Amino acid sequence: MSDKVSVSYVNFQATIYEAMAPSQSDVTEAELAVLEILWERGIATVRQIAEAIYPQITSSEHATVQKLLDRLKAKNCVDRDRSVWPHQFTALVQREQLIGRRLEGMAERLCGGSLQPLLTHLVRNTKLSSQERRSLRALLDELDQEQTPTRRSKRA
Amino acid sequence: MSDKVSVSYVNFQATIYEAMAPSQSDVTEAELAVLEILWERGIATVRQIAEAIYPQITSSEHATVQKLLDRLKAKNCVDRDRSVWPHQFTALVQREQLIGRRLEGMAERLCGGSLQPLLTHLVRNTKLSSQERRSLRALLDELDQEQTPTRRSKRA
DNA sequence: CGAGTTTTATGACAAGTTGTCTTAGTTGTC
DNA sequence: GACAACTAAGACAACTTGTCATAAAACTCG
Repeated sequence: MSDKVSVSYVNFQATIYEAMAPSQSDVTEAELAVLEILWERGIATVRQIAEAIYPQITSSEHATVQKLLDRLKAKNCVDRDRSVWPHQFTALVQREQLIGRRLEGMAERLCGGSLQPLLTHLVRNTKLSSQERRSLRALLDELDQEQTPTRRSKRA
Repeated sequence: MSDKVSVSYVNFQATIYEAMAPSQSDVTEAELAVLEILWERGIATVRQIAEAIYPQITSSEHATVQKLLDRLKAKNCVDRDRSVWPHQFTALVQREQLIGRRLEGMAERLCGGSLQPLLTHLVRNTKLSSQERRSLRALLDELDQEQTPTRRSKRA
């Protein structure tokens, strides 16, 4: 039984675009679910997190959460307090930061690195109520203040 | 040689979060590279795209682009004109739409579906020049006009 | 027409990712 | 010291993704 051919595959994956960053450093779905719990509770044990996620925890699910926390740790997204028992976990990355990272990643791939287009898109396509537009303008005013600290005689 | 155990794995993948949409409907990196070319040129053949992407095209690379186009077609992101030969491809999805989709996906997972937080984040954390703030305000004014068409006696 | 080239169609594959699970070792409690 | 809970580490199925091989189809041109 002679086999057909012996293919030798070389040069796999990713020559079509630049060498791309250290692979996948972003938080996955399941990991995010874990992070959500930590954001909610501030601090929690493996068990507490598992209980919050699964209807009922078997040892498997417990281990799953453990593994997810391991990976989050490796990504520097959580901290683990080994001085207590069972270990306590806290989030090292906040939702805001995650949002920021993803927006930047998106800008990187889709807008040549500039966040401006995303902003414009959102203002254009999010149906803003006049209320929301107002508060946005307020925010812009705030920024004006900050960047132009004292506009000479700063009178109220 | 008796093997250790015969594990029977059940219930794989994704019980930690809701059943998630039809898998991965988003455009991948290499696919994006192809789309970029189509955005640039408007219309192109497989060969033209391959030439634009790779320094020199072997039959493999040609086939790769072909495959990417197939997948893009399956995702309804490109159209293929079979009436000419070789077939011509055009983008069915524009960069803007892709941006929109991703922003929505992001809002879905990170902000309970609301785009508002993304917008706020961008306004807060993107260092906007006063120039940019100005044009943003202008954009908001525009939206005001649109949504409040005639404000009763519209006097200049 | 028919040889030769280009194009299309399709299937396969290596690597990597991701959520899950098993197993064994460790630590704590009663 | 036994029993339970916890930790550590590895393995695995299913899937994704960029790449490649191959054969069939379409076209070109002498």
